[in-house]
Amino acid sequence: MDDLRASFKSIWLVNFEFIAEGGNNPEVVCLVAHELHSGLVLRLWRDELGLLVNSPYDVGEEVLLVSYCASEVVRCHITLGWDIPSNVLDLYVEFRNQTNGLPLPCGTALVGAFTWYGLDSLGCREKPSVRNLIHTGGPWTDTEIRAILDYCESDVIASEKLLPKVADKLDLPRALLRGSYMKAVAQMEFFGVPIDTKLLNQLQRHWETIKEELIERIDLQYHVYQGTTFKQEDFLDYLIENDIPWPRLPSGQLDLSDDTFKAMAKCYPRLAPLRELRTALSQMRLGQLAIGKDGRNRCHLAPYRARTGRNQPSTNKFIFGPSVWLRGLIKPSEGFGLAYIDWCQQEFGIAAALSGDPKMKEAYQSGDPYLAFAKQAGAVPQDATKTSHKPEREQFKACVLAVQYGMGAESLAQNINQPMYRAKELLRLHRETYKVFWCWSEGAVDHAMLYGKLWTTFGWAVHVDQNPNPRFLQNFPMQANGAEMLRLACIQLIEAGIKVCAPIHDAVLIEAPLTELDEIIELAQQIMSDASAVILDGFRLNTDVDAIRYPDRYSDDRGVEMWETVLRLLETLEGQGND
DNA sequence: TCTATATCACCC
DNA sequence: AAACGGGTGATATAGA
Repeated sequence: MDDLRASFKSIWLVNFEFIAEGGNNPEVVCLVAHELHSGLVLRLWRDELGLLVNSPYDVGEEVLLVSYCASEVVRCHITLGWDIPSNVLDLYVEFRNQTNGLPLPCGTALVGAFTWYGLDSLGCREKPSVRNLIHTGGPWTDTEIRAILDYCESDVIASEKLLPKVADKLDLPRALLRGSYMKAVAQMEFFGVPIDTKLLNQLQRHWETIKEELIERIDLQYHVYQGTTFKQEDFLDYLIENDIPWPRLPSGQLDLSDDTFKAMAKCYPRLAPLRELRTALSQMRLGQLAIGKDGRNRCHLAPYRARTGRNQPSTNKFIFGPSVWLRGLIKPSEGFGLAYIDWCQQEFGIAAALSGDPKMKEAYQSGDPYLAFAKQAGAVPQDATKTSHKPEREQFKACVLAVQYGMGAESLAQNINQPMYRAKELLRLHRETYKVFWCWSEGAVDHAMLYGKLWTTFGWAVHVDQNPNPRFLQNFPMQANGAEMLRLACIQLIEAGIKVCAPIHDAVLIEAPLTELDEIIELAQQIMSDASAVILDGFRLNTDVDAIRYPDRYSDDRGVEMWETVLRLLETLEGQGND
């Protein structure tokens, strides 16, 4: 803690109260900030904040800003038009990193951290009542204003108590890097993803009807739907009437998974339309997307939420959460373009680089690792191509993915619809071709088991419990370093002035004026390549780009069919004007 | 009628 | 005991 104090001219503990609803940016209500060296206290209400051109505290190189969930603080800075702090220490992120993988008795909120470090209760934080008071949106009486400021300050005081505890085990340079990512998160959350709100409104208006129409046409021959819900009981009746035997789960329930449906539809083709209907319906949710008044999708990206350090935004609120066909709603506004840029086979590349396996690296750099693997294993000729040996490539691809997740031969066999011996052979070929990788991977798992901890290049760590899932340990270096790579890229993309709409695990969505789009894509790809080289000690990963230019919309091959079906239905419904 | 659990579907 | 990594969320059914 003394080191930390000595490292900065001033250390500000900061907290805002704000109103954030739907996909809108926060409406700032008040600010409380304490300075550690001087004991200075700031309590500012929103009318006072509105008069400030910049933050009432210095945010330069010699200053540290400390907060629990700093992305929210920084997002308030951006909203107010203030400068973005140079150095950010996020106590939430550091608490997550110090305890990641351990069972937390009280969760990961401020209270949880307090309890974990054995601190006394948080004091006067009548949470629900004051929070409700804030969300009424005012106007507030003088007493209420004091209560809200007190409430806001209680978090600052709590952070002040928490700081020495967190600082105890702090790796400052890396913590500041994580803080930089929280700044990037604030900017991405502020910027958001452009949505075709006109179309979204139409879809929402007709949602129930669209579902009903889809069901009505198909269910005529089955009678297994009541309203829009599939009834197992009715389905059982149908099966009995039609003399169809059906697999059951260990629990005795009918096995209704799509896999089973697929298999059964093969033997009983008349089931196929029902299967398609079930698939379509299961994908239809768009009710809770968080869209701001300006037509942009914004939501909490939940950075460092997953054990691997990945973001974990709500799949309901985030446009990249639901089924891919709904991404057709992503549309740049006039004069703008978007680009979805992702690293090619990121986890395979990371495995190759970190393990130092020469053959794996070579396969990655060939541009088609799956086919290269098949060639290295001697399963296809050297001049084989994606088209000349499609089935082989698919199997070797499935094998690579299986290895990444620690899949066994049985599941792989099922996956590629091949006998066990084929799956076993593929897995054996992987072990034989990539010996160095396997040695490294097993070493990492052993290390985790021995020392109870695993971490990434930049120190995102996970504790290993008494009964760890070995497949998690095996996958962690790839997934967690992938997350590290994405964070670094986001920081640097934004520092280069590129508008980043959203991070998506191994990809980013960026936006630019049409006149500059190509140039900015090139710059972004360079930055992403550099980020991979930093994480992987010089090894570079390639990127793929999908550019979308106004008036086009985002389109994903996997979702085209569903998108078109729904839009056709929508057109007829709009045509009828029955609303 | 409400809640808990199991199961499933989706994303990377 | 199971054996596909990290997740969120919806829904149908069982049980209180």
